[in-house]
Amino acid sequence: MKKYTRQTKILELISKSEIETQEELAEALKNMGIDVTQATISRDIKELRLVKVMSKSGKYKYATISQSQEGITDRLNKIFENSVVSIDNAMNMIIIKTIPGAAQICASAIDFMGIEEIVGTLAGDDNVFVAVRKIEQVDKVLQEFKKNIR
Amino acid sequence: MKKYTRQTKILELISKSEIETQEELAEALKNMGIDVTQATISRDIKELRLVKVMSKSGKYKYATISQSQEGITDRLNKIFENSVVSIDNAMNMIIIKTIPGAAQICASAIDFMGIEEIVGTLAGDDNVFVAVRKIEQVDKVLQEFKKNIR
DNA sequence: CTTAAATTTTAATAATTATTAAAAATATTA
DNA sequence: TAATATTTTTAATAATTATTAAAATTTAAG
Repeated sequence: MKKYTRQTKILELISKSEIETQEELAEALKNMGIDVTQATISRDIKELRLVKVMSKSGKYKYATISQSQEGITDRLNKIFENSVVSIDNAMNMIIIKTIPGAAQICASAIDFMGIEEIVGTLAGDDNVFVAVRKIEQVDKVLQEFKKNIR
Repeated sequence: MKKYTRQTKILELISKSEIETQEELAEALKNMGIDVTQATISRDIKELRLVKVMSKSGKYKYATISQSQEGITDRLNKIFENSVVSIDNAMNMIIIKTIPGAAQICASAIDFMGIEEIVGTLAGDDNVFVAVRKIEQVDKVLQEFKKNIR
């Protein structure tokens, strides 16, 4: 059982149900065939930078910091969706045309998507340049963008 | 010593220095002449919805959820700054004209400012309507906006 | 003001979480 | 592959945090 797999499951679990303690998380993982101690989970939580915070229902629960902050990803995706005019690519670059003045916004939205294959973004007034690590990865990135446009 | 005062001090303390434990917070408060037990602080943290999370320096620290999320506020303020064309007001409404298509973005940015006096925002294509609770509060809100434009 | 109700705090402790040291598992190098 | 180094995990426990029940304080009502 890979650590990475377990941590992915943890993220999945806390997004689906309200987990109050690390023991509870251990139980839930056990039901998925992943058997670890609370100590390991404590370290996972540290690494994943998860937090325990009062939920609306008045109970403690574990969450990612973005979940605890809630809505930001959706909001930024909407920003992206609302400002893109066209998307083109050449070599390892993707060029996004936006409505006037929205390039900065789009670049921020893209950064926030956390797409690994992207080296960096540069925004002018109505153009965003996206540098992709390798040419082969351009399609993958384009797909990620499409996900966020509708 | 009012509970409210203490909780304000707590927020102040955690924003200034890296507080790792509730005991540490109790100490710091003591040095400010506020003498409470860890139990009370535990409840304060619950009420304030503070979180303990790994900081960049590799230590645990207490933070507000927006501090732990960091950077988003700045980013959204920039979005706001980049898209506002003019600001007007009438009665308890504030009307913001934006560059084409940026109204939604602005409204999001405004929501994120967390200005108490605002009842709600409504965004079209290049106009944002902001409803303020009372007419007297309009100036206060305008000031808050100005803070975010430069 | 006095009494009663509600809220807040403390002291004590239960519950939870983080860490230590040793063991196990993985990865690296020759 | 064997030997060594690195990483990860567990078991045990130290450290931290949340809660309980009682006491103190504050607020509200007569």
